[in-house]
Amino acid sequence: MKITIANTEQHLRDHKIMPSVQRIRIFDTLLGTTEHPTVDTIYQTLAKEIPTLSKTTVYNTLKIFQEKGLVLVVNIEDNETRYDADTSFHGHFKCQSCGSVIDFAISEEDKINSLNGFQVNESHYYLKGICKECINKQSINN
Amino acid sequence: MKITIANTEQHLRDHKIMPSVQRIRIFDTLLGTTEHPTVDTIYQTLAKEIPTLSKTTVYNTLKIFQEKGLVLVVNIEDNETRYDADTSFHGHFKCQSCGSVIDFAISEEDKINSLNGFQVNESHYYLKGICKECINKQSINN
DNA sequence: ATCATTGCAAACACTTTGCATACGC
DNA sequence: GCGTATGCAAAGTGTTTGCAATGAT
Repeated sequence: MKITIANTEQHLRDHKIMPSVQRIRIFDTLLGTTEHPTVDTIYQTLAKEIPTLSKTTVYNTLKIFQEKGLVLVVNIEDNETRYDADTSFHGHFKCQSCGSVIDFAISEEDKINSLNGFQVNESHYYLKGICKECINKQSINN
Repeated sequence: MKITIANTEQHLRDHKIMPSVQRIRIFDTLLGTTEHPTVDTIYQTLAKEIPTLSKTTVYNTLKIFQEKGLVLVVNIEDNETRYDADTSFHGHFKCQSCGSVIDFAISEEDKINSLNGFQVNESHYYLKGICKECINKQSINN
């Protein structure tokens, strides 16, 4: 889902993060997409407008965002770490055909908040399968 | 949860996997533990009894098991790929203090099987927090 | 004899670290 | 001017690949 933040600079300040150009643009890139990009995707996207950008900075910045709770890590696949600026409770669906990762809504009632004496801090729901578009493509090809 | 398989050799044959010593022992190692080991943990465990064992073989074998549906990959953390011989529907809890990964039961009704036209093949539920043991330890220290 | 499995070594990809430079207040 | 952020290069880690040796039928 696409999230709206009125003022990224202020938003970063509110979370005690110095709003450098790199950090603002990295956060805005995450806000402006629904595809849960990887470090490399973010880097490739921004390298065009910030030619001096280093991948290290993208790594550092996302780590800070994560620590301050501005972004969530999406661990749906073992060989790709994706990031999501939508920190509200929702699920992720990965299409095994086209590879895209799509958000889906989960009602707050279905969220597991307690577990026999354990303290639950994060809940992640991941589904894998074939998305609607790929199902349609398959039926055309057959 | 600990799973019981009467005869690993036959079990592998049933899934069209040649039951080599390495494969049998790797599968039995997964069956004999509840800690969702990584490739390295499995390798370290078995290297004692099979000194010639190669990590490549552990990788290859787990990939085959995964493809044939004998094991599930647990992607709860971005920097560690864990494996689970229990392929039944259940959730995983990772303790952010001691690092252990613990199974928990989810009722079959809570499983998401359909999603507006998408074909769902796998459901993964991951929680993170502090386990009971670590909560107790903390209260002793304070 | 043939085909599959194993395991070493090298290659690879992703991520982190060390450190000098540049920037912001 | 001082403290932080950046970005290059190097190191580190986990995983895959190529290939020769070994093992099973």
